[in-house]
Parts: sequence; structure tokens; C-alpha cells
Amino acid sequence: MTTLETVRPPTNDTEERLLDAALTLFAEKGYEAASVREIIEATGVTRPVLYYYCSSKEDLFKRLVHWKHDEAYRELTKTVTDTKGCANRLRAIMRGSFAFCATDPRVPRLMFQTHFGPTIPGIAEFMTEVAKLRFLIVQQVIQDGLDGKEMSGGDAASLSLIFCCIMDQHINVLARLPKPKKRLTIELADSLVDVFLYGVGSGKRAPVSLPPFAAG
Amino acid sequence: MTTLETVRPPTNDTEERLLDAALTLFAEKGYEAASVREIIEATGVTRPVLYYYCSSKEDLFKRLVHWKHDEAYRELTKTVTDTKGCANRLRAIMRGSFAFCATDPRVPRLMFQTHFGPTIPGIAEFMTEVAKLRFLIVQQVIQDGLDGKEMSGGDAASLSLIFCCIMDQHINVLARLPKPKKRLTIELADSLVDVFLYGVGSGKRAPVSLPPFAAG
DNA sequence: CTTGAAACCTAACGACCGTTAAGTAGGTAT
DNA sequence: ATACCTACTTAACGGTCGTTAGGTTTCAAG
Repeated sequence: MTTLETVRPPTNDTEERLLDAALTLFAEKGYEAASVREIIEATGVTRPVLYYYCSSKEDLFKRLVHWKHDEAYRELTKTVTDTKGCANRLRAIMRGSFAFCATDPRVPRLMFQTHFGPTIPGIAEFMTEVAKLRFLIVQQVIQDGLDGKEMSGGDAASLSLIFCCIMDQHINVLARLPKPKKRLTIELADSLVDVFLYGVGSGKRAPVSLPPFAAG
Repeated sequence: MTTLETVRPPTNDTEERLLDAALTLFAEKGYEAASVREIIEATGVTRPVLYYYCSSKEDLFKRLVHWKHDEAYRELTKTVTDTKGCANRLRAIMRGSFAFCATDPRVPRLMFQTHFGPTIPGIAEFMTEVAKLRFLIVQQVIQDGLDGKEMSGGDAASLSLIFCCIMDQHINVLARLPKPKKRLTIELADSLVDVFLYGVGSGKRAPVSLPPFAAG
């Protein structure tokens, strides 16, 4: 149940405002383009203050991601344990992720832009590790669904990748548009799960058989 | 059939080597992190040579994207016109895109990383415009499918977004891993279209009904 | 009243960035 | 011979970046 190594959440008020300003600017312009100068200016402090709380820009970013990820991860695991059945769980995951992202669109903007964007040395591996935790939850849910014959058509990894592609890219795209709260709705979440489960074709059902996912 | 304004392809040998080195480095490190110094160094020329052929780094990037996009776009439209039926066309699009990306993985790495990554002023709007052309092809194919009752469950825009999420993110993820040619296979392409059309659920079919896509 | 740690400040550091001014070698047209 | 164009060169320009050395305020503990 531990996510990565535990990171203390911000205690000091200045530190929290610093992380919040960093969240805003990293989400808006990306890790590289958002400078520490802008971040400290938005916070209303001087540069050494930032380096008093964080050892580097990279450290600031990682602590920020950790902070928000832990929050999302806790909600996600609770969602899964509170729900029974594969289809219901997938619906709950999609709904919960949409709701979480709609609450503060800066978070998905930051996370997915960084994860799907160009590789940043020292950051990319970290993002991959963080994303893997989320992915494994989905994969376990789908594995249970395969075991319980609720679904079929491929291995858990391949199917999870499809599910996450649909979920994450919808969030990434829609969270960047205005009024994401109007877009990341429960109805859309449910419909996307329906498409994942039943498809959009009206013809008779063809047997789906994904090739196994080749790791490495 | 015109894509954007026409851009002359590279004629000079030096210019082509410049664009090729730019493709490699932009794909590897992203637009911001790849410096003109690295690009000219990889090409084996001095900096003013780059500015002799391109008016700026941004111009270099856009010309590069244009060049490769036009190539892909031509193949894509040919693929669609050569194929009949919505499902077959979707299969052809997915197969063709996979094949194109497997041929030179630098291209999808560059395109999708830039498009899905953080917003870059002066580049983002351009990428959106380029991506829209691809999207509209898919949307037209799906609109035809809806009109011909080959599929149902939502408007063409929403369904196209789902299809593109699956296709593009699989390319984006798999093209970044080693040996993308072993991953972006015909079999996977076909299976992803199957999932799009028929889903992965083994239970009885539920009616899918996506909420309309809210533009703006 | 002193000590010392926490929380900040001013002012700079060196490195890298995209870009360009100014000059030159080599070929071609007049 | 001269003028001109293409394809380059050397050598800098001003700017922004992340980071830090070193000093100051605040305030609670001894």
C-alpha cells in the first residue's frame, strides 16, 4: 500500500504556497519552461527561500508530484476496495479519476503533460514509476475480470493499456480545454467504460484477440 | 486536399542532413531541450548555416513537422480512398499509421510528444492544426459509419476522439520503447480496432450512448 | 542578556541559450 | 575584369537559466 518512499507533506504556509504556485506554473508551461524565478515571484518570496525548502528545482517538482499523486492514489485504492465486480470497478475508477481531475485540472495537466511529453532526464523515470502504480491497480482489476470471465480478448497488460489510453488521454485532452468540469462528467466516464466493454460497432460481434504484450 | 500552406521540401544536401539531425534530436529530447548547437554539431556545420536555411529554430521545427506530416497525410488519404466500408477503413488507418510510425519511430516520437506534452508558444497552435487534419479524416470515416448504421453510440467527434486516443497513445507509448517495429504490428492494429468496435466485455451487450461532444 | 536556529534577504556566479554582424571562398553571368 | 550570388566562416551579442555565498531579521530557549 506504500506508494513510493513517503514524503512529508508541506507543513509551513510559505512552503505550501510555493508548491501551489509551482503546480500552477508547471501545469501551465511544463517543467522546463516554468522557471524558479516565476515560481518564487508568484509566491511572493525570493529565490533562496525556495532553496531553503527544496534542494533543487527537480526536488520541488518531485515533491509536488508525490504530494498530489499520494492523494489520488489513496482515493483510487479506496474506490477499488469499496466496489465489487470488474465492470463496476472500472466504472468507479473512470468516474473517480474524472472527478479528481475536474476538481483541480492543474494536477492532470501537470502529470499527463509531463508523462506523455518529451523525456526529461531525472524526471521521466520518476514519472514512469508513479504512473506504474496507477496502472497496476487497473491491471489487477482487469486481471480479476479475466479470471472471473467478465471479460476476454487479451492479457491484462494489453487491456489495461487500452483502458488507460482512453481514460488518460481523455483527461489530458479535456483538462486542457476551458471548463474541464463540464467535460469530465460522470456520463462521459460511464460511456467510455461502455465503449471499452462493448465497443461502438452495431454489426454482430467479432471475436477480439489481442496479441500478448511484449515487455522489455 | 491541400494540407497547410505548401512548404518546399529540402533540396540541398546540407539542408536535408540538417532536418534529419533536427528530427533525431527533437524526437529524443523535445523541442526546448534540443539546442541548435547540438543540431548543427550533429550535422557537422556551423550555426549560421542553420540560419542560412531556416529563419529560426521555430521555423526549422515547423518545416520538419510539415515535411513528415505531408508524407503521412498523403499515405493516409490514399489509404482511405482505396478502402470501402467504415470498419475496413478504420483497420486500414490503424495499420497504415502503425506501419508508417514503425518505419521511422522518430516521427511519432516527435509529433506526439510535442502535441501531448506541455504547451510551447508558437508551436502548440501549429501542432493542433496539423493534428486536426488527421483527426478530420478519422471523423469523416466514422461519420460515414454512423450514417451507414455500421456503428452507433455517439456523435462522430466523440467516437473519433476515442479511436484516436487508442491509436495515438499506443503509438506514443510503444514508439518510445525499444524495437517499436516488433510492437506496432498489424495484429495489434487489427485487435485495437476490434476492441473499438466490439469491446472486451464477455457479458451481454449494453447499449452505449456517449454524451454529445461540447466544442469550445 | 546571550545564544542559536529558523526564515528570510541582496547580489552575484558561471553556464547555456537563440541569434547575428561581418567577412570570405568559389563559381557564374555580364 | 567586375559584379553578383550561393554557401559558408569566426567571433561575438544580450538574455535567461538554476544555483549559491554571505549577510540580516525574528524569536524562542538557556
